[in-house]
Order: sequence, then C-alpha cells, then structure tokens
Amino acid sequence: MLDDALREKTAYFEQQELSDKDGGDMSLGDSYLNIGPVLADSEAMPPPKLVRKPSSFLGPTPKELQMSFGARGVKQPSSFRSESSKLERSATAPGTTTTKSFPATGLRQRPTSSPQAKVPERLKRTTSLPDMKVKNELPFYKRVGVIPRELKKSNAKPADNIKLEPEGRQVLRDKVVYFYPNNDTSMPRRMRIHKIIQLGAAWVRAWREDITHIMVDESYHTYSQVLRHLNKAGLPCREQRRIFLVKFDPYVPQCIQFGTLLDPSAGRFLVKGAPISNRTAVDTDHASQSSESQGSLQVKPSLRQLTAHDSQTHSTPTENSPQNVNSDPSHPPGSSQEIVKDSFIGDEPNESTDAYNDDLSQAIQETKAIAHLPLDEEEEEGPTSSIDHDSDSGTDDEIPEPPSKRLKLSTSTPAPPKGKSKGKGKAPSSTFQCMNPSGAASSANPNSRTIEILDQMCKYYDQMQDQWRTFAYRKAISTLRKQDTKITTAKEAAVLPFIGQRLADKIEEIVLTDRLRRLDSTRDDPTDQVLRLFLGVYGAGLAQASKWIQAGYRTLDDLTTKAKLTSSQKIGIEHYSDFAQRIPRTEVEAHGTTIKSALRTLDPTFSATIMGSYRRGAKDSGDIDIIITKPSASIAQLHSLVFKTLIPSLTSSGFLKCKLATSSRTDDGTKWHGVSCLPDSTTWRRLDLLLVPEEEMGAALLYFTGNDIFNRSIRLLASKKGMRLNQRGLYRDVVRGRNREKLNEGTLVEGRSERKIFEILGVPWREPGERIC
DNA sequence: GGGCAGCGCAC
DNA sequence: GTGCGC
DNA sequence: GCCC
Repeated sequence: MLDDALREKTAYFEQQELSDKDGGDMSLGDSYLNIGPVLADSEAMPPPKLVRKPSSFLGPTPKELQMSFGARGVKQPSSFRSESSKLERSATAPGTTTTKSFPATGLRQRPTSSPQAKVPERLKRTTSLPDMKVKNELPFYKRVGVIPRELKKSNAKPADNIKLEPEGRQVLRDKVVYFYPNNDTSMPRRMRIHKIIQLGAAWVRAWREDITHIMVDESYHTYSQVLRHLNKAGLPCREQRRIFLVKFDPYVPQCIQFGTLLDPSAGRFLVKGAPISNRTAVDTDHASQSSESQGSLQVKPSLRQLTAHDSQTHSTPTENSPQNVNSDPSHPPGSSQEIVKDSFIGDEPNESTDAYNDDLSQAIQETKAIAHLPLDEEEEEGPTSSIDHDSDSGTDDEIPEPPSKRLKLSTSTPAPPKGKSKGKGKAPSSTFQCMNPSGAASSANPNSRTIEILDQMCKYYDQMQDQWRTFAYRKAISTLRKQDTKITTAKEAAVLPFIGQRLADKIEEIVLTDRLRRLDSTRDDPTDQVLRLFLGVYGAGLAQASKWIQAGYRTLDDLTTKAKLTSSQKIGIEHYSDFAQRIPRTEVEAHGTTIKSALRTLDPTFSATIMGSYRRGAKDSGDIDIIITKPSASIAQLHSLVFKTLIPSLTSSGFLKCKLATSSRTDDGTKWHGVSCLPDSTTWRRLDLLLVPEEEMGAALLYFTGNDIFNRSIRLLASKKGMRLNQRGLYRDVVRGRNREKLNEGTLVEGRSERKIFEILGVPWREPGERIC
C-alpha cells in the first residue's frame, strides 16, 4: 500500500487506539471451478433429453435441494459404491422428480465428445444385486484360499465374514492371488487382501499352480526380487494359463474404476524389471477370461476432468496501472501497514499479554472444541492450505506463516507472509519445510494423498454450493493434517474429531484404492457438469441453476438466449470466465491503488484498505474487497462521498464497469458490489467496496479478514457466550427465542478495536496471516 | 432431526 | 418471503 | 458432511 495511506491509517489507528490489523475478506465462493473444459463440454452437450414433468418441479428450496444431496449416500452403507452412487448422484442435482427418469429412460448420454463410452455401463451395473449365493455356498475365498485376519487389530481373528461386492462388480472373480510379500501382518496389505476378496478373488498363502495373479504392494519391489522369493527362474506361462505379476496399485484400483478386469500385462501394471509382454499392451479388458460377462463394458479411461483447465492467470503488469501515486507498490505481502501497527501493538506490556495467557489457552481449547479451529498453538501446520491449486471455497491460497509464531507472542509477529508462493504441486510439504525447523522429521504429511483427494471432494461440494458438506470436509481435512501417522483404516479415522463413519469409510477407500469412486463418478456426469457450470454464474445459486436445468438449458448460450436473467446473472454470464479466474496479488494491489488514488484526490482523510485474502497474504484472490473509512465520519458522509463522487468518477474513467448490488438507502448504505477492470486489461474483476465508520472498524476488520472458517468459529464462540458478533461489533446480553431468533439487539460491547474483541471473547490474538483455518 | 452466523440487497 | 452473496 |  501506499505510504500515504499507510501513514494516514496509522495515524488513524493511533488516534483511535485501534490495535487492529487489516484484514481480509473471507471469500466464500471465490473459487469456482475452472470452466474452460466445462464450457467446452457444455457446448458439446447434447440437447436436453431429460424427461421432465413440468408440474413436478415446484421449486425445491435450496435447503430441500441440499437435503436431497444429503439423502444420497446416506443409504449407501458400503464403502464401495459406484454405479449406484452415480445414479443417486445425478439424481440429486436438479429437481428430484426428474431424477428417476434418468436411469430408467436411459436417456442420459455422455457428451458426444466421448463416443466410445458406452452408456449402458452403469445402468447395467445397477441391476446387479448383492450376491445371494454367499449364503448358500462357501464363498470362493474360503473354498480356495486362506482367510485373512480382520481389519481390526493386528492380532485379530480370521475375517470369515467378508462382505463381497455384488457379483457384477467382482472384477477379480475366481482369481487366485498371491501377494508379495505374502502375509497379512501389515495393515495396508491386509486391506488389499480384503479388497481382492471382496472383488471375488481368493488369497493363498503358499505357492500353488492355480495362482492367477501375483500382486506386489509397493512399486519399489522388483521382478527379480519376486522370482528370488519364489525360487523360480521365471513366471510359469503355459499355453492356456499364465500367471500375471502386477502392482496391486494401480492394477486393482483401475480394474475397479473401469469395472472390468484389465489386461495385467499393460505396461503401467508391470513390476519393475519385469519383461515387457510381447503382446500388445492394450489396456482393455481382453484378458478377462472369467466366466462372467463383464467384458462387455469397456470403458475408455477417459480421465478428463474438469479441473484440467487451469486458469492461467494472466496478470496485468502493475506498472500499467494508472495510479502510482503511491510509493511502494512493491511492498511485501506483510504490508508495512501491518508492521507499523504491530509495533504499535507491541507497545503493550508483555505482562498483559502473558497475563491472559492462561485464559487464552483456555479460550483456545474452547474455541477448538467449539469450532475446531486449528488454533493449536504448537503445530498448526501452517497453511498447508495448498494441497493443490485452487484453494477451496473462497479461501484463497494463503501464504503461510511460519508456525513458529504463536499467538502467545501477541507482541509482534513480524510481517508475516513471505511473498513466496507455494508451488501448486501436490506435495505441499516440500514448499514449506522452512516452516518446520524440525527439519528432516517434517517430511510430507503421511496422509497427503488422502488429504488431496478429500480436498477434491471438498471443492466439488463447494462448487455444488453444499456449504455444510464443504464445511465438514474442511474440518476433516484439517484434522487429518494434524496426524503424524498415516491413517489407513476407517476405524482409525473414525475416532478422530470431525471424522465420522462416512468420511472414515472414504478415507479407507482412498488409502486402499488411491481414489474415490464417488469423485470419479461425478466428474463425467453431464448433469453434474451442467449444474456446476450454472452454479458458476454470479447471481445464480442452487435453486436457479436447477431451474435452468429443469427448463432444459445446457449451455451458457442457452441461458443468454432463452432464460430470464437478473442483471447480475447477465453480467455473470458475460464475464463467466473473467470471474472464474483468480486475481494475481499484484493486480489486486493495482485495483486497490486506483481506488486509493481517486479517494485521495477527493478527500485525503479517507483511507482505503484492501481486505480479504489479500490481507492474509494470499498470492491471488477471488475478488477484491476494500474497506473505505474516515475518522469521525458518519456513514452518511462516507456514503455521500463514495456514491456521489468516487463511484461516478471511477465509472466515467472506465475503471468501474458496473454495479451488481449496492446499498440503496442513503443513510446507512454501506456497500457497493460491482466490477472493475484495469485500463490495460480486458478481464473484469469482482470488486466490493465497504463503507465502515470508525467505530465499527475493529469488527469490520475482523469480519472481512476472515477466513470464513475463522469467522464462523469466532462468531460461534461469541454466541455461546451470550454475545453476538457481526461486522459491526460485538454485542452482549443478546436474548434469543426458542428458535434462536434474536429478540433484542443486545448491547454493543466493542466495535472499534479488533484486538479488544479478541480479548473480550478470550481468544488469543492472531495476525491476519494466522487466521487461516 | 436440527444446527452449523447473520446480514442486506435483488427480485 | 426467497435466493444469493458476503 | 459432523455433532449433539
């Protein structure tokens, strides 16, 4: 930020005895999917074939829609559902009534882009019933093989009641599998053994001639190791029978994924050092000789994914920006402003800080308990936030903060976030080792793969605007990040906080198969894709998107030409791709500078502060939030200047493009939501201006700094203490009715100082960069 | 089965 | 009052 | 999704 602004603000804070820091927004929904491919797909989407009953769609409320989301899956006790879940899934999206017609009519089709995909696949599979045979005769794995121990403890008894997959999904039916190493002492391997049994195979302990597959469970095992172990010179390969040596992963996971027995001789399944098969290594299911008819479906491994697109943030060079009135455009994320304020804060006697340390820790516990905040002083692993690109809902990638700085030293945490951005790679840890002084010990999180996949689920639900599930996943992921051992079983997972049975099952599935079918299934679902496409339109939510689908619209063009749109939605569609892109930090800054410059010429005593993820040090943001304030100014004054002068001025200059929602009332209108665009750019950005009177600055800073998880938890804490916290202040003596509706406003306790709000709530101070939960 | 924060604007 | 975004 |  600019020196001037800085000075101004510093003075302001000092004058007002504010000890706050700037904050950021909590952009909840600023990360939408990458729409590139979606758009493409949508173009290719076939005309609506949904059989719909017009009368039936009475317009479920979002709540109902979400409930329907919830309904799916609840009834899926098995951790291994696939096709069926798919059906349910697609059913959820738009009006529930239409859903049934989907599978029944068989009208659902893939986009023409993948003609080879056979439609009937899932339909077919859904018809397969859980195998009843088991009851009548000894299951194959007991007849032929050895029964592994149960998954519970290390010395559990034999698992004589393994629930097999429905026959139709037993892709390893009648196979005889030998593992290398071939015991069930290690839990992961025991799970794999269970898995192949569920898939219809048997596990044998000793070598025998009818073995069909040898599976190694680690990719570092080599062909020669296995031969040595078997004491053989080569794998037997008679005319009719051949023993296949494969890596369990990815062989079995992929067989599951494609619902068929894949060719084990395909290169990707081969064990290191194994001779390349002379047969063509096609990855189809030709190898399947099994009696069942699964061979029919050969699904093409079309792993197209929505996420592929990758918004390449085309950043607009800062230099180009008009302003520059300000001096240091290049200040580090930490922002000098913060530093200054920190020093101000630092003046507080340490004792006071220490004094409330006990209370703080108390509060931490409490807050944690209530809100699952990773308030852990010790090792909240920083920001880990970036499991992979694209942050989750709204929380933009934050630049982490060394864990070393604990809240306790509320004194002054040096300017935090280093401008260093974490690579978008998958292994988040690598980037942040610096944060773990412990060095070597701090290797990658053992659960990183699990987290990665759960995070994808989380993003999916975010796109679906299923806020509660998104919330739950984020909490669970947070928990998982704290584990220093790998969670491999559902049982293990279920005891952890915020991980229930259903997530635990998913975790086990991930560990076992390295994927979540639930995720795979949804990716290719055309209805899901359209739904997500529409949900990406600014101003459209679940209800609207579902109505559009219900009306038969499938592309953005459909909406433009046929649908009745609100003004926001029109803009949202026109600039769909703009709004879907992340805004590079430098550009956020440029927008902020433009505002500040204009403001300064109008009245130098006004100040503008960029909030949101920017304030938390994020390398890019979903939108731009700016708080405008002025010492001793009333809302009316703020409103007058901003709405009558600033906005018209910036609009005529071409910087502001349009408004989406603005306060109407002249007296206490406090917000302007619209769109801005730098002069040399064509990418429109979401810009929010917030007018805040000084007496509410603390609460506003807190609120708009986020992140959202942090906000929710601290609000929850407030309400638990009989108080109420919103962006205007902290109130006490709030009386609520039986339905929690508040019966009175309560009494204002504090609004001016962010820090005091923390204190009153008994929450240890956290710098903006530390409010990443 | 309800809560998971609570608010203001557009329609 | 509902839908939506913050 | 989880928790109470």
